[in-house]
Amino acid sequence: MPELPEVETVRRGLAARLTGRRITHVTVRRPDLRRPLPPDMGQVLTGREVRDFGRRGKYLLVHLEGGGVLIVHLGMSGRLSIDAAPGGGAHEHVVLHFDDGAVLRYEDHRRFGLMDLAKAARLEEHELLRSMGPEPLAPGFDGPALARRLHAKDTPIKAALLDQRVVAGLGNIYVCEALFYAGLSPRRRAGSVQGRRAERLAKAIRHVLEDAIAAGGSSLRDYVQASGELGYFQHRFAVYDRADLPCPGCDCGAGVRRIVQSGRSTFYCAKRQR
DNA sequence: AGACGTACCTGACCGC
DNA sequence: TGCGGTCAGGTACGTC
Repeated sequence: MPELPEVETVRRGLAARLTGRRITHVTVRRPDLRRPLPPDMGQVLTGREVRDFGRRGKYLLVHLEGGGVLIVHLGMSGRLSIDAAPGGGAHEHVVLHFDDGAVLRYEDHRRFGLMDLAKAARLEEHELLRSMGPEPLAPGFDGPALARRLHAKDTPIKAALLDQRVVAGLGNIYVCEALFYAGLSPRRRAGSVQGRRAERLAKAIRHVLEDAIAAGGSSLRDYVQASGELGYFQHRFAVYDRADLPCPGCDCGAGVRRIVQSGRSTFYCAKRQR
């Protein structure tokens, strides 16, 4: 599920419901996610008040009283839901209970997600975060900043944008979408995206992310209430998962093309993306 | 140093 | 109905 917009949607939902709440009990049903949960996680979290929910790329950052931070990554299939009935079955791996009765459930059937603990004062130096590229929605992210990151890169622009060291938070879907709106072929050499092309791409990245967050935001209430749904598939994609269908305003007839790059599906319009 | 393929894990879906 | 193959929103590792 989770690329930057989904994590941001989750962050907002959790912040609205759980900021200032105290964790009273932690249940770990399966500690073996992508890497083992910190053995002392339950002990560290129990009794702590949640001060704030942050995000870095696709990582959710739960800031705790006392300067501790719980880092959460949802992997491919991780979900967080509040106050939902237990529905994850064998895939509900961690449950946090709060002092007002709220229950936060983490489920992840593929177990590609992870959790770790860090200190707020040294968060940027944490191994999971220290190599990450710029936040695409932060003020400093623009054409020149992106161009510098892509400079001299020999790899296709599709692969470069999936690299979290280049830009934080993009995944397969939003890379496809951003390249479409920028009019750039996913096969283009990353290093050739400079100047006005980089400007267009930076704008397109911001546009697709903001748009998706707005769409996620519209389903935020549902998410918080019960269902755990993110409204993810309610989002209308221009090219992603639309092989052989027309892209918006497409007049080329051939429709959206699906290719495979570094083992992953890429969707694009060969006429409008160069 | 950096790029690629592959592995991790489970479920959904499709064709036979 | 059951089986095998393929695919899935992410990342890390080994290998060249």
